[in-house]
Amino acid sequence: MKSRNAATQAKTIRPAQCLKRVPILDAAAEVFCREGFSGASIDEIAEEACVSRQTIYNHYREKETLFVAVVADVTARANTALFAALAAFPDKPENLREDLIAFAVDLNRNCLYNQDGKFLRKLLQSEGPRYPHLFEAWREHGPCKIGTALGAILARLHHQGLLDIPDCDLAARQFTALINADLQMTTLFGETPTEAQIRGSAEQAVDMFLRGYGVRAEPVL
Amino acid sequence: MKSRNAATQAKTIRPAQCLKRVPILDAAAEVFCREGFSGASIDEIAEEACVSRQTIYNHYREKETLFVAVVADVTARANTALFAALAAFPDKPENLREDLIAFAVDLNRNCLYNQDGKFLRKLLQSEGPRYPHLFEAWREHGPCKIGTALGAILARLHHQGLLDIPDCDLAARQFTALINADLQMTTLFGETPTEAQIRGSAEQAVDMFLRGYGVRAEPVL
DNA sequence: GACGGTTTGGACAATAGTGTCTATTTTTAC
DNA sequence: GTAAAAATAGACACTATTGTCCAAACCGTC
Repeated sequence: MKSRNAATQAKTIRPAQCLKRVPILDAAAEVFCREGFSGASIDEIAEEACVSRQTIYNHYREKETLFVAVVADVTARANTALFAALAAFPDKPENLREDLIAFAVDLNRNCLYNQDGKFLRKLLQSEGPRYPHLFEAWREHGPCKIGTALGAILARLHHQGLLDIPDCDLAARQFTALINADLQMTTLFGETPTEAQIRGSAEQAVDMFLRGYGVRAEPVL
Repeated sequence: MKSRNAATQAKTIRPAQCLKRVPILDAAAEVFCREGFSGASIDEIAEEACVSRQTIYNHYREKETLFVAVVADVTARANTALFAALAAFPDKPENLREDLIAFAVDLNRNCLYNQDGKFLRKLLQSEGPRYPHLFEAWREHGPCKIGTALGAILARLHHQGLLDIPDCDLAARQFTALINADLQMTTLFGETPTEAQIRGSAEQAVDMFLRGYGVRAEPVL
C-alpha cells in the first residue's frame, strides 16, 4: 500500500541460513492460532519468539506476508504427516481390525489433533473466506487426497475380499467421520484429546465400520 | 476499565421496547461471524445495522457486552431449534429409515448448517478459550443434550425391537458424526451445503447406520 | 403541544498497532 | 582480522478503533 521506493528497504532477507526464521514461524503459528489474524500483534509474536520486532519486518515485509508463510509452513508439515500415515497402512493386512485401529490412531494423533491440526482447524475457519487461495494447496493435497487415497486403500481391501463396500469414496468419508465421533465434544472445549481417548475412539469407530462393511460371514477377529 | 462516574453515562437502555435492539444483534452476529471479535469494529456493525454508533453504546456499554449479548441470543435460538428437532421424532415410527432421514435433515438444516450454526462453529472455536463461561450454557443445553436425548430416542427404538444397539450414547455420537460425513468437505470452503447435499448426506448416513445397528433379520425397507 | 425516552451526528482524547527509518551491535563467512 | 550479513533498539508518522461527551433531533403517549 506504500510507495515502496526500490532503493531503501525494498527487499527482505532470503539467504535461508538465518537463525531466526524457525522461531519466528513457530511463535507466529502459536499466536495466530490463539488470537486470530487481526487479534495477533507483531509485538506479541516478536516477544514470544525472543526476537526483535524489526527482525520480523526484515524477513517478512508485512503481517500478511508472515501469515502466508506460516500457513505454508504448517500445511507442508501437515501434508507430509498425512502421507506418512497413509503409506504406513500395510499392503497385506494380517489383522484387519488392529491395522485399521492403528491407522485411525496414527491419523488422529499425528494429523488432526496435534498442534498443526489445531492451527489449521481454527485458522481455516476464521480466515479461510478472506484468503480463498491460501489454503487451497492444503485442501488439494490434504483433505482431498485423504479421501481418494483412503478410498483406494478401501477399494483394495474390498478387492482382497476383506471388506464389502459398495461405494469406497463414501466409505472413506464415513471412516474419517467415525474416528472423530467421540472427539468432537472434546474439541468443543478447545482441549486436545488424550491418548486414551484417541485409542478408544478409534476402536469404537472401527468396530462400527466393520459392522457396516465387514464381510458378513463373520467379522474378522 | 474506566472510572465510570455514576452520574453521567453509567446505565444502558433497558426498557425492552426499543426498535433497534434486534437489528443491532443481527448485524453484530453477522459481522462478528465474518471478522471475528477483534476484527469486527463497532462502526462496521453500526453501518450494517443502519444505526448510529452511539446507539450501540447506549444499549451495550462496550464491545464485549455486545458480544456476550449476541452469543446469548444466538445460543437461545439454536437451543430451541434443537429441541424442536428432537421433539419432532415420532414416538412410534412407521417407516424407520424415512423417519431417521427426516430427523437428520431437520437437524442439519435447522441447527447445524444455518446461520446460527455457522456463527457458533466459528466463534466458539476462535473465542471460546478466551470466554470459558460464555458458551457453557449452550454446550450444556445444546450439544450435551443432543447426546443424551438422541441416546434416549435410540434406546427406545432398541427397546421397541426396531434397532439393535449395544451402547446407545455411543450410537448417538456416531449418528451425528455420520450425518456430517459428506458435508465437512463443503464447510471447509466456508460454504453452506445445499438442500440436495443435506438430503443425500442424510440418506447415506442412515443407510450406514442401519447397516450397523439395524435388526439383522432384514433391513427395514 | 409538552414531555420523557430514544436516536443521531459530530467532535474528542486515549490507546494500540502497523510499518518505516536510522544507527548500532552482534554474528557469520572468508 | 576483516568485511558482509543479520539482528537489535529506539524513535517516528500514520492509521484505526474504542469509548466518552454533548447538543440537537426524533419519536411515542398523555
